[in-house]
Parts: sequence; C-alpha cells; structure tokens
Amino acid sequence: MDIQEVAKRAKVSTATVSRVLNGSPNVREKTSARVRNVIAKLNYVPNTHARSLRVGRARMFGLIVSDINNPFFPELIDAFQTSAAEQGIDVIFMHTNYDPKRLESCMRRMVERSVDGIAVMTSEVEQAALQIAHERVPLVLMNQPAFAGEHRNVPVEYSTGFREALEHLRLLGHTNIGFISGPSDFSSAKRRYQDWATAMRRLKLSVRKDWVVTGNMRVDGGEYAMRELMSRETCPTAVLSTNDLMALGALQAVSHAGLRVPQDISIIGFDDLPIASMVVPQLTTIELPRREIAARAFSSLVEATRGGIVTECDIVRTKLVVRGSTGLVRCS
Amino acid sequence: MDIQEVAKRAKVSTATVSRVLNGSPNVREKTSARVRNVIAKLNYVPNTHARSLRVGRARMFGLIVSDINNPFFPELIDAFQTSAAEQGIDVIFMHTNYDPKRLESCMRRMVERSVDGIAVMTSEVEQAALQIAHERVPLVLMNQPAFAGEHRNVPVEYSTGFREALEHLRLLGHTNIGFISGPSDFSSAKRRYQDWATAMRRLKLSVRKDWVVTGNMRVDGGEYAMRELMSRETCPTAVLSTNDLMALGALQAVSHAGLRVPQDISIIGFDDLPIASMVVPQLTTIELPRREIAARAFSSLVEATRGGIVTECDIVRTKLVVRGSTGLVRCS
DNA sequence: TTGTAAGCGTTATCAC
DNA sequence: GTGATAACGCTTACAA
Repeated sequence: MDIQEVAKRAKVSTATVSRVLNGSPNVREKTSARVRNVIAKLNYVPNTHARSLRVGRARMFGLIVSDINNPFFPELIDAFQTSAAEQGIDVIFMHTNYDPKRLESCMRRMVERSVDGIAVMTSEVEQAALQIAHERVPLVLMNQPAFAGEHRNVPVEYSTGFREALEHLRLLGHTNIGFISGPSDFSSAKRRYQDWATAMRRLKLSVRKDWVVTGNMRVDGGEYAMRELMSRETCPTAVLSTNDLMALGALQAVSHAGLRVPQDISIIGFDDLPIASMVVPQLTTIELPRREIAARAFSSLVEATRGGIVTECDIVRTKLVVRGSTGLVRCS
Repeated sequence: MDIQEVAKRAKVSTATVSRVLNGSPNVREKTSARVRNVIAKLNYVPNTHARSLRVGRARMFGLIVSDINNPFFPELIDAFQTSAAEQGIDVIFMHTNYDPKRLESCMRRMVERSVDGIAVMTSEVEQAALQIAHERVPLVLMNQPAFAGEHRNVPVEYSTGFREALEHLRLLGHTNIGFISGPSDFSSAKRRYQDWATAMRRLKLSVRKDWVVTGNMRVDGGEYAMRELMSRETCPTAVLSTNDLMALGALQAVSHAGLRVPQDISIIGFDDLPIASMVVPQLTTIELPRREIAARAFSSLVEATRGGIVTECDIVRTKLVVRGSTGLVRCS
C-alpha cells in the first residue's frame, strides 16, 4: 500500500497524492476529494521513513531523563509529550538510570534516528556524552548553567522556595532547623544545600553542621538521615530535605520513633511529587514546576529547529506548598 | 556525512562500508579496520530512516499505556524498554490518558513510523482502535482475553492474590470485610470485584452490598469510599481496595476520622505500587508483577516479528505482600 | 573479497 | 492544477 497504489486508483500522479497528504492548496477540491476517498478505502498510511529520508527532518524529538521510576520524571515526560503531540511531533524517550555511559548511547541512538532535537532532562550531565550531538542536532538541558552558551538550558532557581519555607517555619516558631542533604557529587543536590544555607543565613538562622546529614536521595536514605538527626543531643524541631523521597523516609523514621509529625517535628520536602499529597500527613514541600520545565524545554527545541540561536530560557521558580507536615513548634 | 563520504575517504565502495557497519564477515580485516577508522574520524552516524526504508523493518517497537502519571506504569515502561534495549530495539512510547480516541491516533502514528510491533498496555481496549494495525503490525495486549486468537495477549489472574489476602485477614480474625470497587465500565476493575467476591464465597465469607463502595480509582475516590464505609451502622474491620491509589485514600480517611490503621481498621491494596512501601503504615497489598508483564509482552512481540503465530503467553500470577496496614481484629 | 547499481516510498523541482 | 522525475542514504543481489 504505497503512494503509487493510491495514485493509480485515484487516476492521478504520486505528486498529487503527496500534495493532498500535505494539505497543499494547489489541488482542485474535486481531485483532492477523490484522492482522500481512495486513501480511506485502502486504509493507506504514509511511510514516515521515506518521508523523513526525503525531507531531512523526522518530526520527532528525543527526550532523555535520569530514571523513569523516580516519580519526579513522569510528569515531565507527560508535559513534554503533550506539547509535542500538539504539533504532530512524536517523542522517542529513553532513560539513563543515572549512568553517564548510558547517556552517551542514548544520544547516539537518537542521532541515528535523526531526531530534530534532544531534551536532556537528567540531573547530571557530562560534557563527553553531549559530544555526539555536536553540530548535528540542537540540545536543551535542564538546570545546567555550566553549559550555557554552548547548549540551550532551562534554568531553575531554588532560593525563593527555601526562603518561603524558612519564613513559614519561623512564623511557626522554629529556629532549630536541620537539613537532609544529598551526595555532594550530585550537582543539583549540592546547589540545593548551598541555597538552603544561604537562605538560613539571610534569615539569621544558624546552620549547625551536626544538623546536616547526607542521604542517598531515596526513601531509605531519608529514614537513615532522620534517625541520625533524632539521635543528636538536641534535635532540630524542623527539618528540610533535599527531595521529597527522603522527606518521606524522614516521616517514617519519626513515626517509628513513636513521635508525630507535625506535633513533635515539622518536615518539609522538595519537588512536590504527586505522592507528597498522598501520604499522611500530607507533605509540606517546595514545588519544582516540572510541567513548566518540560514546556520551556520543548519550546526551546522548536525554536532551535527554526534556526534560532542558542538562548537561555526564562528562569523557572520554586515556591512553597504548605500542607500538613509542618506545625507550631512544640513548647518545651 | 553519508556513507558515500565514508566510502570515498576509505577508498572502498559504499557496499563495503555497509558491510562493515552491519558486521558482515565477508570483509578483510584490514579493509574493515580502515573503514572503522574513517567512521570514527568523521564521527559518522548511519541514517536509520534510509536503513528502515530499505530493509522494511525499523528495529523499533511501540508501547502504549493508559497514563504515565499513574504510578502503575513507569515500571512497566522501564522493563519493556530495558528488554528492548538489550536487543538494540528502540521504543516509541505514548499514552492515551484513558481516551479510546487517543488510542486510535497513537496506533496510527506508530503505524506511520512503521514500528515492528506494538504493545498496548492500557487497561481498556476497544476493537475499533485496533483496526488500524490489522495485517500491518503485530500487537500484544495486556490482560484482554476478549481478543484472544486475534491478537497476542498477556493474561493476568487475580484470584491467587485475593485468596491469599482473605486467608491472611481471616487468620487475623477478620470476618467483616469490605471492598472498594472501581467503575463497572472499567473491565479490569469489574474483574477484580468479581474475583474478590468469588474468593470471599469460597472462604465462606459473606459479601455485603453495603460494604462495597465504588471509587474513581484515584486517591480521592478511595478517601470518599472509605468515609462511606465508616458511616455504615456497622463498619467492616478490614477493607480491600481495587487498587493501591484508592487504598491510600482509605488510609487518609481513616486517619482523618481519628482512627488508626491497622489497630482500628485493616486495609489491603492492589498493584503493589512503589509508593505502597513509602507510606506510614506501609501498605499490605496484592502484587501485580508489572515487570513480568512487560517482559512477556516484549518476548511475544519479538516472536511475532520472527513470524510466529498468535499465541497466548503464560499467565501472570498475583500474590499477597504483607506489610503494616493489616493487623489483628480489634476486640469488641 | 570487493564493486556496481537498483530500489525502498516519499517530496520537490520543473515542466506543461 | 497536475504530472514526470530526480533525489534522500542505505542495503543487497549480482558481477567481477
């Protein structure tokens, strides 16, 4: 069932069929109708490979994330795909499982499919892995200011969220505030810690080293970190976490210790994952607008395919979402 | 940078370059090395569209799910992609958002990309939407016995899980057992209800109509349903839910009512989503092995591309996972 | 072991 | 408005 077959049956040339397919105005309505009829009758579907080969563009974008099992990413993927679908662009999606080696092979496979652009929405990015795309396909990164100028980037700021969180806690009477940090070789985790510490100092709150514990970014890491914090001679009355997953672990640790959130300890997460509002108590957290990031990344790529120069997107801002895991400091 | 360029620089024909690219044994090692050298130097990447156009296969599968935001699906996608990647097959993935219309358009777009097979892992499937694939591309469905014979299918049984769950509850002393069902026009929800009811009767437990409440399959639906159950003159001491999301809602409802799980009410979910073990108390639930489903679906498609006939996969079994949301019935 | 050349199904250019 | 035809980049008989 190729275009020739359609042409023959409609008694026109393949060129005309192609024109109908692509909505060219230079076809008499009557001819067009006849062709569309045949197409419907034959249940004809054009071959995208032939099309892509000919026109040089695939109407397809690549999307690479760190880990689809991490609830941070599904919304990002969804939003990206939704934007793409609106423009008739398909998305081929892969994940690296946090492995830079895999990022490189993902990139290669996407270049082979000659995608028109690649969104690299991983938390970590290495220069080498990006090499393959060079001069071949536009790239957009998430929150990787280090590559500004070379590639497109969707910048994200954390400070607003932290400031709002700390002001919220102070209003509730908290001054002893701890932090569950992430591995320091994890650039986004590192930045979150720094921005938290900066926000603390701005509000004249003291950053105590023994109230900062590092976790592995997963639930069990948060549980471990919270246990550590609770074992200190004096325990903070409120704890912020680098991400929601560890905040959930913290919730568990508090519960296992026979204490209650927020009555005994207040906890604030980061990301605003869908689960944040599914647990008891619902998690107060700092929202990282993932759908917005995805939409910006997509627009940036579209702009790139139209030949725009590399520009920085508008910065994406974080903000506090108050739920049930924060409360008045306990009188002591 | 096409194959001609490589051929010219390596002083061979395009045929030889192609042979090297595809690992043909009929190339002298020395020639092959020279070609590989040039390929590396030019950073040459073959064009998959041209290749697919020529050979008629794309080394690409389609994967369609209901809703990537539903935590049921990410693992399914991951497992499917992992299997595919091992064989050098890319996956183009879409989701229908539970809309049969969208299923049809997803199918169409995948046929246009001439994928070699499509896995339709949605909870609902309509005949019409599948039409487009007919005679064009092999299909595998998830848990859709209605299409047996026509398309491949990965069958899933629920009864083992329900039997184990009810035996578990009975051992804890529960005989007053309620159920949070899903919309009855949702075929999998309907089957879960029926299989639960059957399991109840087998164990001589009575199915009370006023202890069965329908929810919308989301968290808020479970919360609503649980509130309803708690408002009955006598409330069941244990409740099973059609899925984990509604079980989480039930957890919230119990908590808001000032009662505790499992001391006052035991709750059992269905699916074993990753979140099931992230909440407090951790959710006792019936595991639906999603990775296994994905792996079977993938193998089935591979078999199909090799020209196998339509066969039924082995049945995938459910089983109980005991965690913290079930406990001894309260003495009354 | 290597080269030549046809053709996969489109679209775009140029005629008419 | 419509038709003929040459690419697009690759694989694969078939020839050498």
